[in-house]
Amino acid sequence: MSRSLAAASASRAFFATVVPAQSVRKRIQPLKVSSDSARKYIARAHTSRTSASVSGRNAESRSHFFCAASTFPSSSSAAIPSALPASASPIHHTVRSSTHLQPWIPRRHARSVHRPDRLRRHTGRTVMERGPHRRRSIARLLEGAVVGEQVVVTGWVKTSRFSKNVSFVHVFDGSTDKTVQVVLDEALALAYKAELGVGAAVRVQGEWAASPGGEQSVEIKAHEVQIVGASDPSTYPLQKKRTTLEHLRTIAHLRSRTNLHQAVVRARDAISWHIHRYFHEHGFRWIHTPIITGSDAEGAGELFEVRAGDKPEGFFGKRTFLTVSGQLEVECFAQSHTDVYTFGPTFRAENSNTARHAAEFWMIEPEMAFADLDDVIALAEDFVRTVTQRVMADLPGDFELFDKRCPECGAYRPKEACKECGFDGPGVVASLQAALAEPFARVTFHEAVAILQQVDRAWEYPVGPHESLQAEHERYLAEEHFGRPVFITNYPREQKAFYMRVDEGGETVSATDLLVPRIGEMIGGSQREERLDMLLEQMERHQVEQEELWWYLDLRRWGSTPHGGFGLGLERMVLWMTGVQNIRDVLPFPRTPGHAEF
RNA sequence: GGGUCUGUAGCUCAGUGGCAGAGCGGGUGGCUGUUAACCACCGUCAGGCGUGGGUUCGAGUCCCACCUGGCCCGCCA
Repeated sequence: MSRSLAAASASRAFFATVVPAQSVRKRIQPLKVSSDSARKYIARAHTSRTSASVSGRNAESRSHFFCAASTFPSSSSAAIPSALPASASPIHHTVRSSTHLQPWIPRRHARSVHRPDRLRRHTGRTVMERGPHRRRSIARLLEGAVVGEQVVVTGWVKTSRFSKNVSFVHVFDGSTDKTVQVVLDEALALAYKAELGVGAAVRVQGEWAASPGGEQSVEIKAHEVQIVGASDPSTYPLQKKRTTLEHLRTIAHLRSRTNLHQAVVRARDAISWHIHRYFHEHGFRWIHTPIITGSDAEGAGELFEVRAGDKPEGFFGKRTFLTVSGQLEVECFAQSHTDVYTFGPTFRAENSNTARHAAEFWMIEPEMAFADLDDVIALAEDFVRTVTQRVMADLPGDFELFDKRCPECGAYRPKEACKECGFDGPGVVASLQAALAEPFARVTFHEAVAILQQVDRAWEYPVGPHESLQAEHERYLAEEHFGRPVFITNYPREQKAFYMRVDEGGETVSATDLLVPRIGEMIGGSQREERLDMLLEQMERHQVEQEELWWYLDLRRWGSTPHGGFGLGLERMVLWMTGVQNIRDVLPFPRTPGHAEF
């Protein structure tokens, strides 16, 4: 045990947390109080039908204790004071308001943030029990805990096995794909067996120890167990065994506790974080474009209307909608800050019923001034490549899980061929590595059409210079012909949006779609039309109202530059990287036609 | 929006016009440094087969309508 921990036990301070049962969100921060006061808090919380817990360290036995009123039998309030150790005497009496509880971390110790024990030794401040330093996550324990050290782990029971002499409980906390194995002796197992079912929230204190088991190298020999939140396995909707993703969608509030969703949530977070990191490393500013927009003229799809009150002109004095894209707005900032991007929620009211569409999704839209289509394509490729590699490097355990799933049907397939669908191609990790092994392909729309016309295959939809590429064509190009991501460029003018720059000759526009295997279109981008006269002509052709977009036209009046960017659907990148088939499984609470539960 | 498949126990599913089933999960006991453990026992731990009509002596099964969910396509990111 470190010296700082020993010093803490000498102070004999106690920490009482009073949590009003009616409103868990308005949690009162831990108060550092004397043992007498702690008793009072516990007793008062108990009689007022709230819950409270007291934790601290017994000065003589040096053992942790932790008790909560909510876990006591409601009939025996007498049990509460006796749960505190007799040796607890008032030494320290500090009560702070919740606004002062943010630990002050000196700059020179910033690197120690992930080692709260060390931080406390340097600063002498009791930051360990507060906020993010109140305990170490399982990820941190696996990184830095020393065998023999006393540790605390909090989390939820994934599985438990009991026998006469020794019992095992696996606890997860979401910080890593790993669980930590808690070993219980006979007495602890006997005391808690009934309550340590799947799903229970627990707090375990014990010794970090080497594990003789084959599947893990370390474990916790429990000294104390606290059932923080009980869970009845006979009614708990999640089971120890597999359930289908379709069923889990009906319990989206609980599915983030399952293996796959735990991993997907971490992957989604890592992708988002690395997207921000990538752009900031390259000098892009994050622009918060509006969610509520007054323009319904962008032509990017059906809109959700925003209303408040019953005034005929509405809250804003005009009709307003949820944004379908921040692109037009972020273009303004490209013309002032050069390299910018948006990253936020986006809404489309289309009646799309596919595995790749949602009514609410997150979109990333970089925009560069003084840039042409080649710049956009170079950015898109470097961006996808960098983010993908970094995310895979960050989450090796999670990608091991993704790789075990069949890319075709999602069944787990430890061996080569999938038992469900017979697929025996590479897993998602190998296919991602293959996709990144070479530079992405690049062809013009007309070259792509020529490729498709030369294939001896009966297409369901016609192929031609004036037909649009359908999903079957896009999949063929990315999966079979090129076998890696491919940029299609210079689409026919009439197929693309009004703001895309018209090419020489006037037949095509400087647009590009990035098609990736299994997903299809992941990115859509273009060089924008910077010439006022041509933009006006385009709006005329596409029947876009000029009056609504007067400000967008203004950008072309003063200091217009060649510029461009792309839009990336975050969820499509998550699907691509994780191998999950359905967008409804990578959004925390997916919104699709007919579904806004939770 | 179009097409298609589907709906039986908490979950995953089987069920040939004739008595509603299995595995998993759950419970109980045992055993084991276990690994989605293992062994034994429990159906009074569970459903009347999505809902509503119809055919039939008899419908989970056949027909019709509606609802639900999945998948494919379109729209796109």
